[in-house]
Amino acid sequence: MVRQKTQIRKIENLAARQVTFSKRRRGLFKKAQELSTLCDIDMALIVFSATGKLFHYPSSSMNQVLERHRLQSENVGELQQPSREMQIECRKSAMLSKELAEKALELRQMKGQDLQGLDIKGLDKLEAILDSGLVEVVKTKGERMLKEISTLKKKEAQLLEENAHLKQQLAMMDTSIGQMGIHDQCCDHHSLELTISSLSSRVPPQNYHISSSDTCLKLG
Amino acid sequence: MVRQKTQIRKIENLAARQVTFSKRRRGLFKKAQELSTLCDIDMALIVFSATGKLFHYPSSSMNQVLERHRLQSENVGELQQPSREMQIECRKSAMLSKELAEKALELRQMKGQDLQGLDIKGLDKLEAILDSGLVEVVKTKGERMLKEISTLKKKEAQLLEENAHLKQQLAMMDTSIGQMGIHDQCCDHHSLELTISSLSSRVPPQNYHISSSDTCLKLG
DNA sequence: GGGTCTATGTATAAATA
DNA sequence: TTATTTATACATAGACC
Repeated sequence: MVRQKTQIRKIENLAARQVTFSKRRRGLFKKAQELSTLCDIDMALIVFSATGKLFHYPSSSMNQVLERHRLQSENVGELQQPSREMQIECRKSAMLSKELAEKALELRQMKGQDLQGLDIKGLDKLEAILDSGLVEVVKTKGERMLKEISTLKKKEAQLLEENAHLKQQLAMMDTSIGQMGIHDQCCDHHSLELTISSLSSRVPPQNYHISSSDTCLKLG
Repeated sequence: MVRQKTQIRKIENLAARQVTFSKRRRGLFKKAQELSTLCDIDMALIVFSATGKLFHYPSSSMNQVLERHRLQSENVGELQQPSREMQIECRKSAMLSKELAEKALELRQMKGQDLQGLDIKGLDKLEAILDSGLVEVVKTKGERMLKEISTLKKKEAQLLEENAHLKQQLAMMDTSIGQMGIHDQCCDHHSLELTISSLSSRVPPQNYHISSSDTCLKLG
């Protein structure tokens, strides 16, 4: 029953803390209200309970007061409410920038630039990495080229076969036309392409695969 | 002198109002502080004086509390735009992420990984870059090593000279002691170090530079 | 504006419901 | 949680510096 002099430090007892919060919060809001009325001033009071509940007292509109505070802070130079997301985003950006800078330096060093920052040990390590990278790249390139060569050879064989086939067809055509007594200039087949194109409409089953011959033979 | 029960209405007397504002403001901030401490809660108190002066009490960071209030308001229904800065920051992050991913891939490829995405031309280009990088690194390493070797040789010469000097001093000491008729066991100098350390207290001027011999000969 | 003093009004800790 | 009670700590009006 005897009231003690209140120590201003966190009340450890949860129940007591909640009771005190409830009482003092009311008191505080009352005081705020009184100050606002008595002295005719704008103010904002925002309180969060431990359970996350929000209490606020706005003398005028809360937003107006907050906006006014924001502007004032800006003028004073303090950065304005950067918002948690903003801070997170900024930190993220900073981290990414740092990583990017590191990777960029690593890349430049692998390309033989900016080596002044490395000691002999570092250079040796870099050399080893480049060596193994180079080995891997050369190996992969070799495999890729072998594969390409084999593919191209297959295509060549296929085309040769196709070609032979077409020539055979041509010869047969020639014979038939000869038997029909027609000796036209267009059938002198001084040009293979011309002959093929003029035949294509008449012998569709045989012109398959011709379009696949556009594969180009590029070798670095 | 007799205190009246305070009427909660605007104090018309300017001076009295200002005095009351000053006093009650302090009281309010004190109460806010106490509540915050006692109940371990976040709060914000913002007060503008009639002259436009800003006072605020943030239990944690003011910005944090305001942000929390903003979020809470948002949840209630007022959604606010994500702010231009936020959008800019997000775009920045996205760009950085993209760049980082590109650089990381380039790096992995230079290390001989993730090569499946490259065609023969790309592999060839990569090989050229690795080649020139390697050349540069090896060159730089060679230069660095030559320099190191020359430095070390210089140091070696210096140390040899120093050594010779010390041996000479020793011999002289030996002679002097011999002439003084002292033939102590400690003067058999079966250990150079022992002899030097036992002499150092007697002949301080000659022990300079001994500590410089801790230079180690590390080569990558 | 700020500090001090004093009398007195007010807030609130603790107990209780 | 909130309300009431009571004793007491605290805040502050008014006066003065």
